[in-house]
Amino acid sequence: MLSDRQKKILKLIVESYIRQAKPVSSNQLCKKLKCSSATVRSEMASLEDLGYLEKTHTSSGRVPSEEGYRYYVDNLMEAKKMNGEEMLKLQIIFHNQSLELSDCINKSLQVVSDMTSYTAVVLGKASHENLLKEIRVVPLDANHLIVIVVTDKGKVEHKNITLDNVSMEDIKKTVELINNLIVGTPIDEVSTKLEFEIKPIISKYVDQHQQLYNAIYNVFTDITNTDVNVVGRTKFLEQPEFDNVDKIRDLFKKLDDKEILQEIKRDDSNNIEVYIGSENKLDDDVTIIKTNFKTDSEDGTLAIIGPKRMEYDRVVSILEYLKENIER
Amino acid sequence: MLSDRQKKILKLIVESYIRQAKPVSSNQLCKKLKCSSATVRSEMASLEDLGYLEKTHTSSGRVPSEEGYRYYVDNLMEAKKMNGEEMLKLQIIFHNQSLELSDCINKSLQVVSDMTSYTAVVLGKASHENLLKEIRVVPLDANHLIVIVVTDKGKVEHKNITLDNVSMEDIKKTVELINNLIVGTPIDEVSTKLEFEIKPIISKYVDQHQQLYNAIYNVFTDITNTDVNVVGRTKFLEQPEFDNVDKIRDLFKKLDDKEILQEIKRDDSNNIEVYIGSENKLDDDVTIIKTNFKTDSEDGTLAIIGPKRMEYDRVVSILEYLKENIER
DNA sequence: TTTTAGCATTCCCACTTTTCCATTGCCAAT
DNA sequence: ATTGGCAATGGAAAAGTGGGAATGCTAAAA
Repeated sequence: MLSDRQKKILKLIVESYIRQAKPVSSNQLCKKLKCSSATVRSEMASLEDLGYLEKTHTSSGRVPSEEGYRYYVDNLMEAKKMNGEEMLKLQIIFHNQSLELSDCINKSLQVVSDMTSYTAVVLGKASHENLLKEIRVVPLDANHLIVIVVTDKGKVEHKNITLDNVSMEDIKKTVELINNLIVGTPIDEVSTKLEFEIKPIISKYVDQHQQLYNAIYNVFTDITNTDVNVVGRTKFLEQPEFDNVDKIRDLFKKLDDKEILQEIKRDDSNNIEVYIGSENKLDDDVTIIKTNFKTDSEDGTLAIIGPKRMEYDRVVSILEYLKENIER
Repeated sequence: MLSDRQKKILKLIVESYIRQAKPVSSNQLCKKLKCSSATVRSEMASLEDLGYLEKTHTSSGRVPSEEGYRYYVDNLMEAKKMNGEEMLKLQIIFHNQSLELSDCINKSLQVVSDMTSYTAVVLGKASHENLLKEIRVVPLDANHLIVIVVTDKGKVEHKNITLDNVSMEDIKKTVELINNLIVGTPIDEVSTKLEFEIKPIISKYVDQHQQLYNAIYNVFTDITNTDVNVVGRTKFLEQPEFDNVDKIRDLFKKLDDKEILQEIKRDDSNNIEVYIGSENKLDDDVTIIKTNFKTDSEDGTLAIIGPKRMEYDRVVSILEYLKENIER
């Protein structure tokens, strides 16, 4: 159990380090604590013993440890209200009634990434959680059509395809075939199902089956896994802790890897969750703050990724605000 | 006018530097030139006087200057055939008949970026060069529809929108109105035209005009400027000349700026063009190799961006191959 | 018992110095 | 025209230097 003064010191150190990215000395603190630097030093020493602080070398100031950040987030951090200007920017996006939810989300993430200087991520439902509800085809002209794929969760994807001399008749039959046989299949299994259930029989019903089959097959392979969006990767280049190219390369590789990003979803609590450093699987040098959202048309996960030295209070309130707006 | 031996030396230096990224010494060369290092040195000195070579410091080996690269590209470089494996990878993409051209291009660029370790870019026709040909609407259910925008160049874009209690009747009327009044307008001017020609009169024809108008307006603002695709930005992180974060940040900012990228189009020759260092407007430390392509459905520009120390011969042949495949 | 002042100690950081060596330019000989 | 020989150059890495900001400890004060 920490004394009030220890809590105060820990809080000051975390917040100062977040702002300045420099180890915090006893001198800086004693001014704000009406006591001498020696007193602060001995308190800092005990906080270090408890594992909340670290030194970068024997005679350096203190830096929060992972446990220090954790304690700060769990016990010391105060809610920070968003400023009006920022709220306004987001309101404009969400009040635009005619935007699809997913467009709102993407746009607002861009704004959030810019205003925080951190990287923002949306993860949709993984494709195995979306079941095929229906496909539809809209002919454009003799050779072009649009295939529309609708899932049970209300997700809609479309894709242009080009065909060569295929009759409308054949197209209709193919669509019917698919709508009869593979509706209800998880999107990521559609390819397999096409392969084993449609391919063998399609030639009986459809003349230009080869071409049509391939076209449909491509539509689905392209649609699978479209549900990760990472905004503002390059914000990391502005953080002093990512000042070396190897680290950056490493991190960018992970941010491009959809498998790894999926891991952020993890538990499906309804709260804002904070994963500091080694608490997340992405990278020991980053913190991920995330929340799930759920609407009747779509659910998914929002996350902000930044250095461990992240403005926790601010990001948490922004994320709360986003979640709220999305959910209605 | 360079002597044969000078040409040979320049070629060797350029090629060695491209591979090793290290200044080239007279010793390395004399082995391959059946002459002494002293002879090579005096030749190198004259090549430096002519502006084709540079030293990084008084007693360093030589590095090609921009003029050196230019001379190499114009006079010394030999065509380098692509290897079979690489060609195969691209063939698979282009032989997939049912893929839209634009999908083929994007996929092949991804492959090219991976196999070269450079950044690849496609630039489509700027939106002011595409004229609106038609819009179409596909209802999905009571509240959702898809708006399809077709341009005279055959480009098709679609977008989901959400409406609230709007009658099919109203939707039809709106679409009709637009198809009557603003077909033929350059895409990027549609917003303005909507504002001044549709907005004032729409209320006469359509009941739920506010909502519908906004929805359509949003479709067009989103569709404008979708025609730049940059693949493999992070490849620069693997190049030794981009080993410092400031440079990277600078470059990435430019690669995210669609205005700046548009500059790559510049002349509309039908050849492969090479812009070395200061010859391009993007960044003095990169080379851009580009070509335009033209098909009946679409035209645009392909570019590969890498360090000046780029494998010119390889990239040129890859681009040639890509252009060929796209154009049929 | 807690707080504080005083002080030696530590080690980082920025800077300079030193050493090493690959490479050059020049010159005289071939 | 080419070559071998050699001093000169300047960078890169290793080693050394001084200053300063921080620490921990101790003994005295509160």
